[in-house]
Amino acid sequence: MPRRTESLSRERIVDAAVELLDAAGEGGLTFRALTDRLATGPGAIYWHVANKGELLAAATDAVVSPALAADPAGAPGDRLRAVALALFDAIDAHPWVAAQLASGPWQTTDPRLLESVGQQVRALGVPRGRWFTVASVLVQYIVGAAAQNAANARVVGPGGDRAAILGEMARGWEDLDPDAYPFTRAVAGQMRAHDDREQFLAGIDLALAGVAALHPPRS
Amino acid sequence: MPRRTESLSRERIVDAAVELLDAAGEGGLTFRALTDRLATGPGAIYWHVANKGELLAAATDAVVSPALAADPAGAPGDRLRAVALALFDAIDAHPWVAAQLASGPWQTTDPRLLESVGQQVRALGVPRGRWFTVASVLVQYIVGAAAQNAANARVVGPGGDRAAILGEMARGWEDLDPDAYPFTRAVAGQMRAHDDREQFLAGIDLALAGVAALHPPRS
DNA sequence: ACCTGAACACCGTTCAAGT
DNA sequence: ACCTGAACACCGTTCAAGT
Repeated sequence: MPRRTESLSRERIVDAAVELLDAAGEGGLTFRALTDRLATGPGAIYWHVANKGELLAAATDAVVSPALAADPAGAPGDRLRAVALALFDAIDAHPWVAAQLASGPWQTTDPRLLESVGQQVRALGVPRGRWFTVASVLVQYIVGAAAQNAANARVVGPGGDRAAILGEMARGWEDLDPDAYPFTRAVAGQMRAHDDREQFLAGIDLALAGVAALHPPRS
Repeated sequence: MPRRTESLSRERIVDAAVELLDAAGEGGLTFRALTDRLATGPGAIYWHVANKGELLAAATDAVVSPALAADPAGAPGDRLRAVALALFDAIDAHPWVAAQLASGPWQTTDPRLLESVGQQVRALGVPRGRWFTVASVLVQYIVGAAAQNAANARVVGPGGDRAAILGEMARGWEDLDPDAYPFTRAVAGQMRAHDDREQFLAGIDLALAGVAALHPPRS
């Protein structure tokens, strides 16, 4: 059935890798699965790709690049939110990307995310001497929060009942020792009802409020 | 030489796992390496531990728990900084922990970090209805930023010349296309001189400023 | 230049057998 | 109850050989 029509290429290999990762997660990317799907031997793949690490990096880039390509318009704050949400949604659709982004250094891919975020930081009136720090903090929050959200989504699973699992977790929190975990118990109900995307945006808003407070725009 | 004196136990296995991970990173934890060091067979280890995933989780917990055990005194902001720094330093000393924390959901271990952070959020005067959101955002930043920092540290490596590698990366940024990467180029010098720990703290301060701005404490 | 496929070293895990 | 160690299925990677 999987008869080869086009000749092999790095692009076809990377596309197949993304499909395997989407279908079965990190563990789904295997040279055997890849050779099956592409109807070749492992040597053919190694001709186009140095090793599995490079293939994973290329697959990550194939998902992240389009998400960062769009350059939204609007006020700096809104553009920052749009960039962040684009990455959030890309990771949500391809949860395996999270581990790559979070545990490879974000400089690895290339500095596109830093550039996008940084341009908004500049537009927000942050003083020049603080550009790198503020932009880095925002990038780290965006990548880190999106990654941890993907991890939660993986627990629920593709066909899982989100409400049921949140409820189960909330019940676990409510059963904790009241002396050791008063806050967690008090907050279990809010966690049951929370929305991942909204909370991610709340984090961006919190950071933006911090930027405005520390660096009030002179008007 | 590695003669067994004590009998095997889950604790001894977890300790050995932490040592292997510290010595050689994620790839260093192997059942063969473990059996060598403990002078047993794999079956003995499986008697005490369900599988490799559980062992990794237990090793992570063994590192994270002590870091969260100390309950620092002081003003809410200072206590929050202390909790965050304790986790940062633990991850810095055991970089493999980062991948575990960032890509396993933080609820997995248990809600100790949320509890610590949350108690400070409450003390800061955040209104009750926003407790979960604000505390979650802070936890996600702390874990995410610490994890990405560990990834950077892994690039430098244990004996690596940090200044040299930062300089190399900065030079790469300075060579980027001026039209596509104006911000990144402008910021290369700041990145060359930056301090990971300081920048992490700057992120906490930014978040705290955001909390204060969105939820001004009534005095 | 590009591909084939057998082979290698290594991995997590199982399990009948011992004590 | 706790441990042994051979065995199994699977993995990433290599490489002589083909076209």
